[in-house]
Amino acid sequence: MFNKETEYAIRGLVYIQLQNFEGKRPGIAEIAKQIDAPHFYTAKILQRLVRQGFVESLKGKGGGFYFDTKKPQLSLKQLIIATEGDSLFCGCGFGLKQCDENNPCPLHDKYAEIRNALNKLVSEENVQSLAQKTQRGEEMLSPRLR
Amino acid sequence: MFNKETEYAIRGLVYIQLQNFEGKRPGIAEIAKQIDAPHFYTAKILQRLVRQGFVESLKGKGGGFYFDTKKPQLSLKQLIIATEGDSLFCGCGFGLKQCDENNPCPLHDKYAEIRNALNKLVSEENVQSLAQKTQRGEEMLSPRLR
DNA sequence: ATAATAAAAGACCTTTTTGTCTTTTAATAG
DNA sequence: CTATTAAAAGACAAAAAGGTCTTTTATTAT
Ligand code: FES
Ligand code: FES
Repeated sequence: MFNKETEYAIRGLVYIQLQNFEGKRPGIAEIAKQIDAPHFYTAKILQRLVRQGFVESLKGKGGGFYFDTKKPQLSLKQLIIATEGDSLFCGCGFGLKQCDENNPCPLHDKYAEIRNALNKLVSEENVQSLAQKTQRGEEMLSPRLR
Repeated sequence: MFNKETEYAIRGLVYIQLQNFEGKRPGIAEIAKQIDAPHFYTAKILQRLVRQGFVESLKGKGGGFYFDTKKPQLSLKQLIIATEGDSLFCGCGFGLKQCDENNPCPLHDKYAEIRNALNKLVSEENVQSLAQKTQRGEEMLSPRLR
């Protein structure tokens, strides 16, 4: 569904939030290992997210990644749009250049419903809400064991 | 949502079915033009579909592509799985290697619902049903005009 | 048989995605 | 101030997706 970059970004940020809850600022090596993502690729992705202001970082001893609690929560939708664009939320499932309900493709009626549900999901969920679910122990973060 | 190959495959097959309804067997050049897809790439994709037995072809004068009406209808799901695999229908939205409802990721509950809806859509719809919708004039096939 | 037609096969290329690694910059501890 | 730590930056590369083109094979009409 989502591309690798998006997946690593979501998992990485959720892990950062989880550690922040404990008062810690994880570094790249730790994050990459815990979310089972390529070390340097994760670094590159996180750097982009820092530049975009989605998460903060600190260099040097004791440094690492953390969320600015003064900033509003980061919805999955914002994150996904930043990493892979909004075609998932606006694009035509049949591949027409524009989805236009007044000129629908033969998939439109049923597809638009699913697209809207996806839209709702990623609009409602955010990095913090996912981290909380994981923290409560109901949900799993790491794919390492599967 | 779907990759280009899948999109071209769906649009191409729907166009073929549409022409078959009129007793015609379209050729690659015509198909590619009508569905606004790259000529030679379309050829390659259709050739693969013929080899897989999803559609038939005839070489030489008067040749072209057509469906064997004795074969069962081709669901979108079969087609999608053939072109890009089944990760859309089984994969974890969070990127875990395995989606396991007994060990769910923090997205699982809501995501699995959407995935099931998508599954239902592509299981119910097939090339013939999409062609019929287009034929009834309610839905649009070509993206050329958008 | 021959010419014309149209798909099949497969080589080749470009772009995007994914991933790796080295060097530079910034922060902190001592 | 110096050494250490850790992120930032950016070059580089592998793999996958997307796309192009030429040659071969099969069919049909004449
Ligand atoms: S026109 Fe195709 S999904 Fe809306
Ligand atoms: S475990 Fe992630 S979607 Fe099921």
